[in-house]
Amino acid sequence: MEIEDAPTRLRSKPSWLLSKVAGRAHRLLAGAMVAVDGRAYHFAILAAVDEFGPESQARIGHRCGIDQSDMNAMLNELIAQGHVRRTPDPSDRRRNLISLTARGKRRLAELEAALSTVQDDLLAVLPAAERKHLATLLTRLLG
Amino acid sequence: MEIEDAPTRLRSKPSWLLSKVAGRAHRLLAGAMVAVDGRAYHFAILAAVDEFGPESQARIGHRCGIDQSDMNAMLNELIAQGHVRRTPDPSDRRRNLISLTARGKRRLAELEAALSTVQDDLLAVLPAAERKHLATLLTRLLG
DNA sequence: CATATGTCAGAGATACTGAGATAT
DNA sequence: CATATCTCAGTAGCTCTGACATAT
Repeated sequence: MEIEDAPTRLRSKPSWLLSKVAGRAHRLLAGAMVAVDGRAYHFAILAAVDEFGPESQARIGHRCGIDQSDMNAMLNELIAQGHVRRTPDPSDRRRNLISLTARGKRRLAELEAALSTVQDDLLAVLPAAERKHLATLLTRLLG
Repeated sequence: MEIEDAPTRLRSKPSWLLSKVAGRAHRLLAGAMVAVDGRAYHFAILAAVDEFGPESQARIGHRCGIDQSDMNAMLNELIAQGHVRRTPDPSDRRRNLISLTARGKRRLAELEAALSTVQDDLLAVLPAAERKHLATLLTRLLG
């Protein structure tokens, strides 16, 4: 798909530009994650647990924008890989506390390296100042 | 999901920001399209046929970034609704020429109105100059 | 023979819905 | 009783793959 061949009315819709750029990001991401047998969701969860310490599944899901149903499945995978632990919260027995293992800490670094390469590939055509501006604009749209 | 609650490492990844903003755009878009019983793909196809005149399915698909397999399904819908016609191309009998009906022209205007509202909702927090800059940055990433 | 087009069936990953069990 | 958490099963829309027939 060459963008200059697209109809003007389509090219001028930010929602269309966003979905196409996000699609490219997704393909780069998927390729990088397959290469390390991981998932973008794994990185998000590990990053949250590393930064904020043990929290409930629901809290981590809210932080990362991951549905509770999917959180459960992702955690099953991360636990099977020995990257996090699931332990009952003594202060509220509805909850599980998710905590990072030493192995999970190393896994986080590994996934982050792969993710950083993806960002560079995705933004290759933009100088640093423009990359920052793009991040600022997108962040404001999420605020 | 409150972005300020997300882990720093996640918040700082443009690919993550893109997927979240694109997700919001997608939800707004899906809602708007359901309201008029349409699809984003329908708009793309109608816009292409309106701007460039009758072309083959493959050509329209390349223009809009729509897979041929999906093009076929979308055209079946648009034809059932009387918005486009599918006629054999006399100069190359592998091809179908897709052309817009009078009804399709009106449908295009209807879908465009719905889409324009979505853009405004999506970008509400940004002043006009920033919206333009965002579109420029995204377009360069697709170039 | 190699390539392009259109058609069809189906896979795969993502996001979401609904229901049930348990606990607050 | 109302709400929150976790788990599980299943749905929906989108993207893509593979196969086939037909035409260039």
